[in-house]
Amino acid sequence: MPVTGNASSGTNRNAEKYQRILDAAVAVFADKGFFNSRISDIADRASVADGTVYLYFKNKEEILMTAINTAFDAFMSHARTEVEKLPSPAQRLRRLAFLHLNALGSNRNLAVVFQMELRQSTRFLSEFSHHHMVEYLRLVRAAIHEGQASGVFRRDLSEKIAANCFFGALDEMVTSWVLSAHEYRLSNVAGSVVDIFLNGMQGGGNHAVAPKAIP
Amino acid sequence: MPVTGNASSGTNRNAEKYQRILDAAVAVFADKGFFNSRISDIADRASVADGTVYLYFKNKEEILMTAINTAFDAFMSHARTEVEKLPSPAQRLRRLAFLHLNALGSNRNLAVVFQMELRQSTRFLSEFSHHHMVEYLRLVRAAIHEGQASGVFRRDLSEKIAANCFFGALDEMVTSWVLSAHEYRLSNVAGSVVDIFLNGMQGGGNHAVAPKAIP
DNA sequence: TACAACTGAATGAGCATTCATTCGGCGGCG
DNA sequence: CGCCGCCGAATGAATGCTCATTCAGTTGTA
Repeated sequence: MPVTGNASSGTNRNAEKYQRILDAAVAVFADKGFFNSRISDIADRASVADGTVYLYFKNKEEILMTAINTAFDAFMSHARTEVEKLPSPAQRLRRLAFLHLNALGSNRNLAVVFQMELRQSTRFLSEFSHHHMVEYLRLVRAAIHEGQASGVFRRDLSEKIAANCFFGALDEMVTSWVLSAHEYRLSNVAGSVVDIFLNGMQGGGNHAVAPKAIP
Repeated sequence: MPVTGNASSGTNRNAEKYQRILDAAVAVFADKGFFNSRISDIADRASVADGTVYLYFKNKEEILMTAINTAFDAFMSHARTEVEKLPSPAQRLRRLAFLHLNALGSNRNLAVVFQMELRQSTRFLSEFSHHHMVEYLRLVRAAIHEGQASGVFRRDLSEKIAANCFFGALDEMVTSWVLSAHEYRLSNVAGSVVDIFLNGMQGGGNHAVAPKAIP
């Protein structure tokens, strides 16, 4: 019900134009930040008149919300499908990490909006957090829980804390990538992140190159 | 010297008032977000006239910057001193994690500003990132590097990625704490985070609460 | 002609910043 | 010692600008 996107009014206008405005908005927000973006910037970029924007969206904030929600929903339903296919908790986490980094790594503008704009106010973030982040974390936590239940993951660590670490590590990889001038494929680091999460920097001995502690 | 804080002009006015304005600003920013905060909100909260704010700070942005830089500088110099005292990389990371969570966990308003407002625009963040985050990460990376050199940490993982994971995990703990209604001592989770970072969820056989690196 | 989609100039609210004015304390002078 | 006049901090109303949003009018199509 909230934020489906299309403005209240009657007839369902041009879907292509709708998308064009949304994409333009994401690009502009990514470039200048939500509060420094003018509606006219978005309209210009979408090659549309200022007023037209209001035929498709109730207001500026709704544009941001729609962009975020749409992208997130797409990600979540994809992630859920993919994760279900996999049998082991470790594999599931590995896939989630890849999907997470791949989704954002494929669209820098969107990544900027997620990493920066989404967090510009406690209100936005806690709202988002409430509706969406929680869903994502549920997926992570489920995998962790399962792993703990079946004994492949340690049980002496809080599932919640572990899930936050997992998410936080990935999230930071995205931020770092967004801020980095250097071009690299974000999803390539997924493996390392999961590796650290599962095996730790001290390596626990079950690793090829991992050196044993000093005798 | 960027952002020392005190407005350009001559005499160094009332230090107590300066601090009062800064604290008020942090509180207001935390509450409403930078862009939604009016100077008059800050002035009101500091029990000062609107114009007075401009006797101490050049503009709104400078207030934010000063607050952030001051807090960060204090943290960094403290962290450096503390870390130097410790001999092992693992201990150093442990201490850093504690200091990080303790610093923000002791001042919710400041934490909100760091977790939210600081990231509201690529510009702010990349500026900050350049001057400060890098310094902090250098400390983390130094410890990791050292650990890898001495063989207690795996060498098959990128120092940079590992440092980002470490930071990201802590950062997410802070965000989660900020958004959480529940009251808990943030610094209490430092141990678990470091534990996961060092030993991983699969544990590598070392399940003690405080794992010793060297037998 | 009728109707929907679109346009973009006009409106007006919100707010950072300025600055003419007030006020309190201090040093010099009678 | 007490009074005067100055200085600069503090004030807060006024200014001016920046947009988000609206809406009267235009365009195009059935």
